[in-house]
Amino acid sequence: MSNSLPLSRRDVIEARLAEGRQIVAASLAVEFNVSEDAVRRDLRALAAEGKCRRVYGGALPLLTPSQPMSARIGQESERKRALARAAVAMIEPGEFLFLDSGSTNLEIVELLPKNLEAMIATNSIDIAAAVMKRGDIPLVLIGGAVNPIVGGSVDASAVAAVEAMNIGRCFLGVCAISARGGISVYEHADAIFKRTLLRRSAARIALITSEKFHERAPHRIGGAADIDWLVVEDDLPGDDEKAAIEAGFSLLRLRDVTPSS
Amino acid sequence: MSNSLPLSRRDVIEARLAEGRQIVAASLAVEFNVSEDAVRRDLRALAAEGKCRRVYGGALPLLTPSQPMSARIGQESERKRALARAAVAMIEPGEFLFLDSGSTNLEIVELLPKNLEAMIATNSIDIAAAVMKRGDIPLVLIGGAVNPIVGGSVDASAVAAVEAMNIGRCFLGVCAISARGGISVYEHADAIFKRTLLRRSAARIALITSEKFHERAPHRIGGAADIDWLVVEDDLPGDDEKAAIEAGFSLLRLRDVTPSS
DNA sequence: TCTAATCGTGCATAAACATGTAAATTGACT
DNA sequence: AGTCAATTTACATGTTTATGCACGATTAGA
Repeated sequence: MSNSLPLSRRDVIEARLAEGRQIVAASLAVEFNVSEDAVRRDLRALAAEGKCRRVYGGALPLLTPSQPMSARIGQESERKRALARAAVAMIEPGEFLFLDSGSTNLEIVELLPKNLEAMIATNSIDIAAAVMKRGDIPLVLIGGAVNPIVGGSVDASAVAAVEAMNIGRCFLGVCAISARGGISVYEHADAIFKRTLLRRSAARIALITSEKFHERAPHRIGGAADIDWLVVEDDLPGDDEKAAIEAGFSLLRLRDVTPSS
Repeated sequence: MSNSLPLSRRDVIEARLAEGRQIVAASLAVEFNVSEDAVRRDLRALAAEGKCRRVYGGALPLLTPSQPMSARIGQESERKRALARAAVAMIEPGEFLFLDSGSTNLEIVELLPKNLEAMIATNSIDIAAAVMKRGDIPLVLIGGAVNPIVGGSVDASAVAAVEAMNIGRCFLGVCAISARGGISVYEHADAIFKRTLLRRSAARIALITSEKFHERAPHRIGGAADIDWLVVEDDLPGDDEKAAIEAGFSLLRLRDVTPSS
């Protein structure tokens, strides 16, 4: 948190800009433990180099983010990032994490703190690429025949690999959820994989955007007994929330996790 | 803990840089029990050699080893793409291909014809991402603990997965080659993996940019008997070419493969 | 319009910087 | 041993850089 090389700070800002993220001057000031003036000077310098565009309160990237995934472009990414922030707050140092495939889980990777003493396993190629791009977190990749819809391997060899793991905390990727049908996905093999994943994990969490509550998917993974926390957005309708709680799910609203914003 | 050979200090700094660590001048001064001036002199020298980038307060590695791929992409890519074009010309429909990790092999993916009736296996996360992005080629991913330098898995589980394959044609990633030392790489585990890969492959090809002929790497993979074709650039010096042929390698010059250009 | 946050600029301070010089160390040769 | 050249070091010099604070100007939002 506190000290690093003064100028590496500017590189960090530049890297975030390159990812397409927007910069808030005041936030960076507390994050790097310097005055806002210093941050503003960095932003001015970066803007002079054509690396960003200055706006009131911070700066914006000027061109398209490097975007490895088409999913990131969506306006949903801000909402998914908010869910991911809540997920990161639940992680404890030294844990063995599993990040299941899914665009929301992809956001988690970039929000993980810098010197996290953890190990990450995943079956998603995009998530693996993101973890490797960070470079500071040990990574275990689940191999096998790649399912193009899932974006990773969910075949028998992948299941076998997960069977051999003792996962501390897993973040499940979910396609659809309902009080009656429980958690479900589109692919048969994916469902088998996720059931195994849940069985081998001590803590099981799913980040769920509100629209997932009205999706339908054919293959059921499990119900309230198979998952420890559902992290949901603040705008989840009261009906859905009530139904989920009555079905036995443990809901965690965003505002409960991140009181300050 | 004070003194050692004076110049070993510079090697230590260089090693840390190579690991991607950042250097703080003041910290090193107390650690080595010398004045900051001495450390600064080292950093200046290393920066002059292109080993690091100087910043206020210390120095930063210029290319983080965690993303050698994304950094190498684009640079020299024209030469690598020419090699990759030759590689694509050697592929026959219906083959089971293995693309070993390496930036040159990454270029192959984008040059593959559209309706190629083939299956690709790889242990490289970047190559897997590229194949998945295409979306038209079945992909098998080799899992395991990810080696950040290699950019993929080369551990025991990866070796075991390759042992179970009958590969039709494999494109080997090579770090260094010489007539006497044969083919060699920087990582021990990588060498073991590549030896297994060669053993399980019917046709074995390596694409080699000319500068690889003057690199040195500690771990030997094999010699002329272990590889079927070395695809080399046209600008390969006559001495290197002659030495390689005398050592028994089968060389394929670019101009022999792609007469029209 | 008014208010509060943000911005730009100037200035003082402290840290880090490059440069030069002399002392200390090393290694080789007589 | 003794000497010499080359290297490396620490210290002193002046310069550059980054930072925080104070001030007034500008902006966004009510």
